[in-house]
Amino acid sequence: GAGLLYPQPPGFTVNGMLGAAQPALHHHGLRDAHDEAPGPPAPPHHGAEHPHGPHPAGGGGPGGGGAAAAGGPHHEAHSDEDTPTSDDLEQFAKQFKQRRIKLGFTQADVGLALGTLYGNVFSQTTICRFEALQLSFKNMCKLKPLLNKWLEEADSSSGSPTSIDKIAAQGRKRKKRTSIEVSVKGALESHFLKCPKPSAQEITSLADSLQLEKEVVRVWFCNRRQKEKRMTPPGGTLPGAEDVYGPSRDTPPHHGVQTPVQ
DNA sequence: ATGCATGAGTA
DNA sequence: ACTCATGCATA
Repeated sequence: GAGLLYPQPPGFTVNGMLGAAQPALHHHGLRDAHDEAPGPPAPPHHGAEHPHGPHPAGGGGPGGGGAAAAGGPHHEAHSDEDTPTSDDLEQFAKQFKQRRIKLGFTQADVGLALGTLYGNVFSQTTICRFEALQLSFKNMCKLKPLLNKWLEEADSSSGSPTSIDKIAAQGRKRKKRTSIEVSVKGALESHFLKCPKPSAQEITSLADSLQLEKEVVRVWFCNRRQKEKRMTPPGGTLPGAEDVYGPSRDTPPHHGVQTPVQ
């Protein structure tokens, strides 16, 4: 193979803080905008501890954490210090997206801005998933304060210079995305329902019958499991079909189902 | 917006 | 090898 580095974006366009196009939207203080009530009627928080050790942030989840509800008559939807509830996350994500669009920023812009604010760059994908609550509870909690900070910045900052910083490309070539046929996907899903965690040999066997690479099948299962752990599961959790993972695993951190899409 | 993929951390 | 956070490439 020719030393082919992987495709670098021909030119990432940074449409954002270019011309200071601020609609001058000043909402100093806090707003009382609660114009809508989401479909999910208070998801049941069930405490769940992971068997493989104490988790500092997301381990407890809203159920175990639920620290917010165990206090007084205080409202806790504005603090980024303690662990937010899944409802807080949902509302924040909604408001975040609303404001972001209002200010005229794209998801990619935000990801880039986070890099200038904290040194951690995020992609459009991650911002998108955050807004759609397609990340794990723990991940959402980690990103919330960052995005919250960005909101403040976007609000106060009128013409602050933004320096884009790009990480150097690695010398590793990325594998081309495999396109799995629809019928094959159905077969994989079918197997997933029976055995979400197949053994190496099972994967090999399955890969052989589906005429796919073993690695592709292995990764497919990994990604499938991750999907189930998101705040917004693909199809909805069926009663009794939760602790299919692990031999003596407690109830996984399922934080209730969400509204499908905006 | 989403699917397949990579890599760090962990058991 | 798995989980978990994250993203390139693509639909």
